[in-house]
Amino acid sequence: MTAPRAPKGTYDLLPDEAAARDAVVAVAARVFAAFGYRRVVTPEFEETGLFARGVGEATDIVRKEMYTFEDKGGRSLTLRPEGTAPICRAYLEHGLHKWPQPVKLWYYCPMFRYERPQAGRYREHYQLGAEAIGSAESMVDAEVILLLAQLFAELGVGGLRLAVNSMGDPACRPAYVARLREHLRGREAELCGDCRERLELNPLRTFDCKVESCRAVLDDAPHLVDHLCGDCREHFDRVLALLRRAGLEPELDPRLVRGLDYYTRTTFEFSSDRLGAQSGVGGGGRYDGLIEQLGGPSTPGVGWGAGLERIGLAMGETDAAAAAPQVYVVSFAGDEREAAFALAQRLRAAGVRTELDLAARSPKGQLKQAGRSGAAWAVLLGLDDLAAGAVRLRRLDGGGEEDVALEAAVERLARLAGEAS
RNA sequence: GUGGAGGUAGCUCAGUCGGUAGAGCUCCAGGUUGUGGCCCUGGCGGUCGCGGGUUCGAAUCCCGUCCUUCACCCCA
Repeated sequence: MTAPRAPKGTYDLLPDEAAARDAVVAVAARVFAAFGYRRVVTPEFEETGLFARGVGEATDIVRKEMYTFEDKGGRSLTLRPEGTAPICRAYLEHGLHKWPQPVKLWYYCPMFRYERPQAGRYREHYQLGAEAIGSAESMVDAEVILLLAQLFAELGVGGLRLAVNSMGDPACRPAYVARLREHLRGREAELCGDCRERLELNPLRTFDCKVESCRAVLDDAPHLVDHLCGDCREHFDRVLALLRRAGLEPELDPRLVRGLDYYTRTTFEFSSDRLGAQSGVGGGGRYDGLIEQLGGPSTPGVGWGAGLERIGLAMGETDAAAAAPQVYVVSFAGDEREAAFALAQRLRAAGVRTELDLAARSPKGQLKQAGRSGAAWAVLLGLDDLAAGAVRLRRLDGGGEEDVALEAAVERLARLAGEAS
């Protein structure tokens, strides 16, 4: 079997599926606009160092999931594995700190991660995302979360729950991490091998572990939310209050430690019970240290990403009906085919959705296609009983015919099609 | 990287105890010396994922391999 296939973890969207995708993105564009977010487009690949520095050397993404390659000039480049670092890079590169803050942006683009595919997980997947950069106000955290909630509501994404947590900031996290590490060291014998590594690299990640014995240790572990500094505590409480006031019911989840190193303070994740094991449909958080980490001035930011494939799964399949042609041009005589072709072009130029046979079908075959295409009208050329220079318009949905001069057909059909729509 | 399940026509699948491959849908044509969706008939379409082994004979049994899929890790 040498026939080429789509690479592992990638997929094609055939027209019906692409139309469904377009419909989702169109809803998103409208919701983003309502919240004052404007779309940005960044490159599909970046310098590898952007992700290594921005996302964190210790993360799975950087350690084992990046599509990294060297170009012919010897540069190390990486296909974008996540959306936030590139946008922060663009914010810095173009001096967006001079715009009114916060700068509110959204994106829709593919992400690339080398992982084993499974339900709702791909090596190339599409994300919709929002970033609000330049304000540390708790209201911004609440706004981006409410934006995502409204998007899900308008799309009909169901079975949702919202988990939130706070990761603290440089004032309180180091002390907490030390405390956690101490707790884990005390019971290291009960931890799995992975967690013993995490203990050294990043103890917070042990909260992700599902191994029974580790969970027992972590159930007794101190939680970061209980050890936040005053500023972080106040920020978190305000975010929660704003969300509740807006009608959301955020569930505190001390275990919600997302796998990207740049998060500070608020983290959140929407999950849906309509998905498989990969139940997260959208999530994000605040990243007040990221831009500084990239070499810029200290600049706060908050945002999220949401997977289009998972949104599709959680919405249920919605079949987007193709826009049927309004007119189908049929030629009954072989020497009328060019006239039919010309007529179709004139109809299209007049804004009428028009199809005609491009496969040399018999007249019967053409009518069959016309019927199946969903067109409301067929234009018949080349019938023996037609007057010279005339064509016949036939209603396909109820019957009924009228003959008109070829020259008048475009105007007549444009009018009929306009009435029908 | 690890584990489970599965690869037969473009799609969805059947194929008995090993005997040399079928159905439905789609597509095309005819039924209707030129008027459609339904219906009827016919046609197109398969190295049974690939390689090796057992056998007189393999889609079927064995081994390997690739791919798909679900799950772990982690994320969208």
